[in-house]
Amino acid sequence: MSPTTDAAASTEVEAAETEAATKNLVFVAAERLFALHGFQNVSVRDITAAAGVNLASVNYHFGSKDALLFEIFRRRTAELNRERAKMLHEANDRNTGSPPVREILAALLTPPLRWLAPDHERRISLQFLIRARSEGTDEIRNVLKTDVSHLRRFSDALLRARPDLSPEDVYWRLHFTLGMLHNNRFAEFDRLNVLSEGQTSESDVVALLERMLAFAEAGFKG
Amino acid sequence: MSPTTDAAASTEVEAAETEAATKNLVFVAAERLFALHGFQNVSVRDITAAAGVNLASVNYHFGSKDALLFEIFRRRTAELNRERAKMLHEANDRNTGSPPVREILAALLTPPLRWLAPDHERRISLQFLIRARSEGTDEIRNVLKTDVSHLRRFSDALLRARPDLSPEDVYWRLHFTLGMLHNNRFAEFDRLNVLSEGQTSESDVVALLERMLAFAEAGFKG
DNA sequence: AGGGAAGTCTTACGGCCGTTCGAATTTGGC
DNA sequence: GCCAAATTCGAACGGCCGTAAGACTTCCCT
Repeated sequence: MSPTTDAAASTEVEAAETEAATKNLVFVAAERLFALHGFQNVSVRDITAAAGVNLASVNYHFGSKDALLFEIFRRRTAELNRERAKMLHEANDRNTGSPPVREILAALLTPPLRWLAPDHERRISLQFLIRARSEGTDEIRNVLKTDVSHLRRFSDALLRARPDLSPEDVYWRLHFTLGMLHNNRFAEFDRLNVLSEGQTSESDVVALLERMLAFAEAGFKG
Repeated sequence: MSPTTDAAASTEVEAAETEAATKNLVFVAAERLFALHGFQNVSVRDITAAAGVNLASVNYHFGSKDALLFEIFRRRTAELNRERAKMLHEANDRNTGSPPVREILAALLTPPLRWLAPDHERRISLQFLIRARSEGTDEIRNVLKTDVSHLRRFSDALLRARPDLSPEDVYWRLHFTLGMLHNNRFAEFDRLNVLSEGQTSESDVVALLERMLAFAEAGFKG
């Protein structure tokens, strides 16, 4: 890398990415292993061996195995929420008044579905997030339960798009929609690949997004 | 218990229930602990302590901790599938030709939602099944992936009800519907209880079933 | 009453786990 | 080139885990 490239990168990339290489090696290896095998089934020794670093690195750089899991969860959640919020914001700008239901749901579902593309940089991150959501620590589950500010933006938008619905209606239908999304575990990724023989995998994800959007939008229409 | 009661019970209840009391104590305690805390977070010592039996009981009666998990999974899955199949059968009898989509989906969703009722005998079993589905052993996941004969009955019925849809359409919409169902984890049970203040919990589950049915049916209408 | 099978109990083995400590090494400012 | 701070390293500690072996008890059938 040339010095100019380094300089440009260091201004764009967040601080965490420019820290000690070891910390990042641990972060990336842990994310992958947690996503593939689950938190409880991956030991600190597995992580440090995969990362090619010393056993003590996890505790030195992150404090504990639990704290490592939480930091990965926090960063990836923030990234995903940022993309969703951006799409929702763009939908607001595109429409006078309130965006239609479909565009709100698209802002919610498109970012994670994009991450799901087989060659996407964040594919493993989404698998990690889905796993962490159900298998994570109590701390993670508490964050998911208490910090609903992000989802509120979407439920509020949906309420504006469908003022005839009660808040309870919107809440449950949003919950159902997220259930459709979060159920996309490994078995389904495989199924996705099986169904895709012959097609480009890219278009498969697009087709899946279209299916989900159509199903959820119809669910909201009722 | 009177002898007559015992005799009557022993003819109705399946053999497993009349076996050594210890085996059942282990089975029930393990199911509860697995459902509440997850497979990896519950030790054999936790189970035997909760059941009030000896440590060696798990390995004596079930062979191993993994085998115990699998046996619970197998029995509860069979029970749930039996109820679903029965409802689907009744729907077939009720209608000449093919039952409408809503009745097919009702046969799929009503049994687990019934189990979800706060005072239902199988409430903890459903929580166990939902957990085992995502956190279980490789063996369990293989069963879920390979043994699709049960779900085939429903996809076939849906195809008959909606011959205009392609098998892929039916498969994905069925998958989405199950995602809605399987996403009903603990956080949502709590949410269910919070929303229910003042009402009977019984009617809450009925209301949730109605919401899910309406959403899924609309998704299939599209 | 006796004897064999079935079940229960105590105890402990081997192993992997997360974490820690002190020494060795590298890094960065002067 | 030097010193202090930051990082890496090897090694080990205490602990909990699943499982097994063997002695002991209970039950049932003849």
